[in-house]
Amino acid sequence: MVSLLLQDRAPGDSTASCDVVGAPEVPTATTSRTPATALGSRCADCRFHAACIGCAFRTALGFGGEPLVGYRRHLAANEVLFHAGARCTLIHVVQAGFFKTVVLSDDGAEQITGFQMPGDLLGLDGLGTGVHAVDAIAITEASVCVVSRARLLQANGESEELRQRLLAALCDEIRSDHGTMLLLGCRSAEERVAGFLIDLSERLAGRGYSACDLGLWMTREEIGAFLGLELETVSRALSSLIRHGLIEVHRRAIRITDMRGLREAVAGHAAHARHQRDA
Amino acid sequence: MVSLLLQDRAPGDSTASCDVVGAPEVPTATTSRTPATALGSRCADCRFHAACIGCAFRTALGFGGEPLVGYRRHLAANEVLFHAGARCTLIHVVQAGFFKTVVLSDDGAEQITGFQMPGDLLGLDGLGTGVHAVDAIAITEASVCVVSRARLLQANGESEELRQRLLAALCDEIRSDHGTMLLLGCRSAEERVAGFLIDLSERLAGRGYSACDLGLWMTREEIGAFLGLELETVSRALSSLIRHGLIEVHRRAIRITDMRGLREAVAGHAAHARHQRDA
DNA sequence: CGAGGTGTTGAGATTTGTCAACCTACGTGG
DNA sequence: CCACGTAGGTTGACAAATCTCAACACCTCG
Repeated sequence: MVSLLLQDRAPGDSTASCDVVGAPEVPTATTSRTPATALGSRCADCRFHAACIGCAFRTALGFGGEPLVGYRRHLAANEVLFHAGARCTLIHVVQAGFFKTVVLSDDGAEQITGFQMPGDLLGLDGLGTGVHAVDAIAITEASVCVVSRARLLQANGESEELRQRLLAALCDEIRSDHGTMLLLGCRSAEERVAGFLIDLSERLAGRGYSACDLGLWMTREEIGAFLGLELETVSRALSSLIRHGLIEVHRRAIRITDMRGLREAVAGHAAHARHQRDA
Repeated sequence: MVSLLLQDRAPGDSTASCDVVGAPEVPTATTSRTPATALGSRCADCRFHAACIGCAFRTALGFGGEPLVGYRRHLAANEVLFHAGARCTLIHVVQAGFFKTVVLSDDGAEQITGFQMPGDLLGLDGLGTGVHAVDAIAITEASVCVVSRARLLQANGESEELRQRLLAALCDEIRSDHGTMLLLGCRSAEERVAGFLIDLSERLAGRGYSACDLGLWMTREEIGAFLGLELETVSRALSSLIRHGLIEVHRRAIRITDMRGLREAVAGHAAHARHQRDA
């Protein structure tokens, strides 16, 4: 599963560590960078080329062929991309691997606000103020394409298409958050887990992956921190979905065997009752 | 309380019903409009003039002195401003009164995603796609300043300052949603209600109202629909906060008598324990 | 004065959290 | 190569929080 998602990474990438402009935000021994000049052909090969807000504008803008993306950064699992409160000078596009974004309260409570997969933007919430509002942490080995915030803002003034895309990305984030709030506020534990799987499935399908065979790159604890549940409750909910014949689970791999049933499990008894009534 | 918040409304406004350009989205008998020409001096008098994304740009932009705001619309309590799924052609700035935004799921579950007060923007989530993602409903008598979406997008291309403001507004929305997710995912009922009151207090204070004397313009049921609680639980939580001497409640009016204690009530025992340890 | 909307409180049912035991997979070091 | 430790996952039993249902109080409005 992981190798599938990392397929865009050329072998040996993680050993190429020639730094380019821009100080690393969180320098670590495991971090490495690929310079922009080497990215030229790579960007064109990237499966997200057309969708990528950083790559697609290299010709559209008056940057003399320079892409918005400055360089590509590789991260080990559990490595921090940026911390909440840190200055936001860079915007990232996930190129491979998975991330989580986390808000931490004063008293140590920890809420995961989202999981990001290849093609997703990271750090948009810091675009306005220039200060990050969340921690972003790689939950698998991962790589991101790095865009300077200042450059993105400049380009935002120059390209109508980029403005539309940026606006769309921000609105998507808001919509997605509203969907999560619906899960958190209105759903039982089992419904939340079912909804989480459906959402994951749809997002993966939208990126060309299988809609039924999902890897779960996050632990039960992380799923719980996203859904407002304890890890034991997540585990029980998954077991219940298995018993109902909706999914199969093998450690971190999940297969959705009854998509329709799983969708009904999200809406819960209300939808089930209505379905029976309408039939 | 309500009269305080409606103080910007000149007497008789709700009877002035001279329509201007742009078909009403949801025409009702109680809706009335004030034409842009009559708004000129009114906008300058508005207490949110400097902050208003629609008013402040009348001179900055090359619109020949025309303000972005087209007209002002008045709504009765419980009147719908726009529905989810409807085309988003207008963006609104709350000028007086209070609103709620609601996401509805297929099966009838209803999650309030936010309460909007004077100075807040409404409908930003539809800016990208041109389709509203939430219902917006006035919870008191209210008035909004109306900006054409197309015009706002056009101005977004022309004014660097507007771009910054719009970006800031969108990022604020995302941050605020993340804060709500933290409440929903990590807090007990009493902590959620305390956090809700603190947030309300801060937002009101930021707009020049009292931080301690709040009107609650929403019902217990609406507070519950926002916090993921039943109305009885909200009522019990409020009673508990009263018993602890943190607030006083008189129907819809709330006075915060111990702001520090209320803040500690949000973080819960963890913060309390830490506070004792540090002391 | 009555009706209906709103808010409070109580009692019992249900869901979820908490604590504990146990299991498996995996990596490490002898 | 195997023993061991550790992290992650599952399940059970009980405790705690919240929901549900019900009764009642209060206020507004006609």
